[in-house]
Amino acid sequence: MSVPPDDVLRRIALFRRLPVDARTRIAQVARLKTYERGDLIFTEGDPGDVFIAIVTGRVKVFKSTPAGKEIILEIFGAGDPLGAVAVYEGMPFPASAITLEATECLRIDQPSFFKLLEQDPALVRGLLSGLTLRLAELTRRLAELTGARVETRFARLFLKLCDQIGQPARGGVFVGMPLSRQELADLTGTTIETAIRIMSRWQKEDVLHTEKDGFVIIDRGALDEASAS
Amino acid sequence: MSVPPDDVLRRIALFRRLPVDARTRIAQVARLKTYERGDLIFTEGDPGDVFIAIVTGRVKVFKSTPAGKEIILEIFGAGDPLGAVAVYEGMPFPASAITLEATECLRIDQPSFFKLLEQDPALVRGLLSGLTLRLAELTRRLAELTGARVETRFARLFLKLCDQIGQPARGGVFVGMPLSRQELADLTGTTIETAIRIMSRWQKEDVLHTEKDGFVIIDRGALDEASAS
DNA sequence: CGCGTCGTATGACGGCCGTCATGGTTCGCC
DNA sequence: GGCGAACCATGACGGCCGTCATACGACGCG
Repeated sequence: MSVPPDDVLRRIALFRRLPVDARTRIAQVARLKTYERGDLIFTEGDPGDVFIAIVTGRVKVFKSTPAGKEIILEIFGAGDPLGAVAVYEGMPFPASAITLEATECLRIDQPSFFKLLEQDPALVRGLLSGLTLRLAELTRRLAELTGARVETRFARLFLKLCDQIGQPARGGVFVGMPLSRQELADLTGTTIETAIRIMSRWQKEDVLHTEKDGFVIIDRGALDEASAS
Repeated sequence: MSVPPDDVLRRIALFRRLPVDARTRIAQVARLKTYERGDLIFTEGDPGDVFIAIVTGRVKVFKSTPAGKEIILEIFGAGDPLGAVAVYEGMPFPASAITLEATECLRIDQPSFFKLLEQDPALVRGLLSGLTLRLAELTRRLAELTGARVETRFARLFLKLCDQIGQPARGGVFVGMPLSRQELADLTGTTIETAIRIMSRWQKEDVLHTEKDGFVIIDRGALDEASAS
């Protein structure tokens, strides 16, 4: 744990637009913490008594289903807030968070966070719109997950990744997000075998190639078609 | 449309704890609107430029899947806020809302709502915790919907209803919420035929009886068992 | 090298459930 | 009563996909 300099705070989307003196107040109560790949940041049911934001790295937020499987709710990256959902009302976290790679997080304990909120209405507005966006996103995922074939869900997942972080390279569009077959399955709410089957077929049909550091989408048209049906 | 008296405002959970003068400020900008059963209150994609709360009646919030089916996100009753998700950032509504019965709603347009928020920090806190709760609920539903058998989802749905609004009567626990087979299907993300099949079987096996004004849960143990597997 | 672990891959089998088709019942309305 | 519109009900069929079993390559480790 260490005290964050101002340029680190400016990397958090929520804090970026605040005036400088507000960020210095934040710096006084925030602490940096580093995690290795695979570290648990918090677990479903933990008391939500801390606000967390990602400075560098990638974090997977997931929830266990009653049947014991796990489903990935979202994958967050640098600048995203993490504990905003629960820090209010001291609610327990509704899901767990685990790092996908070495990650640096900024942490503010609940009392300090509340004080900051009182001092800065812009922070509250930022939180509100963040929650709103996340709610809309979850709503969308809920509608997508139900009643569609697994292949359709896979196509939509990759189309979303393609549009969000894809960049032209290697004879197609490169998505620099390495995900295991298991993680793909958890993102789409299916089993690892089905995930492997679909990815193998797409590999053969030159729709999508798996590489060490991500995926290359070669035939976007095929994905568009699969996402429609 | 008419101006709401104070006792109506007190029926909205968000406003109940506010001081009287805050509610009189609200009364000056709020308007009452009545709907018949089956009226659309807003539609997915509409500009979210209004805050709505339910005074009396019941409202179904649903979203259409890409395949054209619809899935029910939640059923709201008296006291619940409706447009809170979207009124921030003027985002379009992520879902649609339709009345299940004759319903009375309170409406506040966006500029007035923002003014109220500025004047009353307690309102902002209330909104934040409301959003947080809804987010947790959606997260839970997402985990429940994926990878579980339909019968399991049905069991969990009725157990939830039973605990929330059930009351001992008619030889079991009575849930006073009439829902069509189609609506049950939309709540669990399945088709109307499967919904009918499950309900028919439970009717025969004396697990659950459908009545004109709701359901009577007779064998709760059977539901517990079905919800586990 | 031998071994265990992890991720990937492939096949067989079976059941849940989505789809289609048909028909009954209730209710409002002319 | 006649009619149409919802809603509820039931059966047949088929395919997706979850489950189980097996196998293979990569990698770390003693």
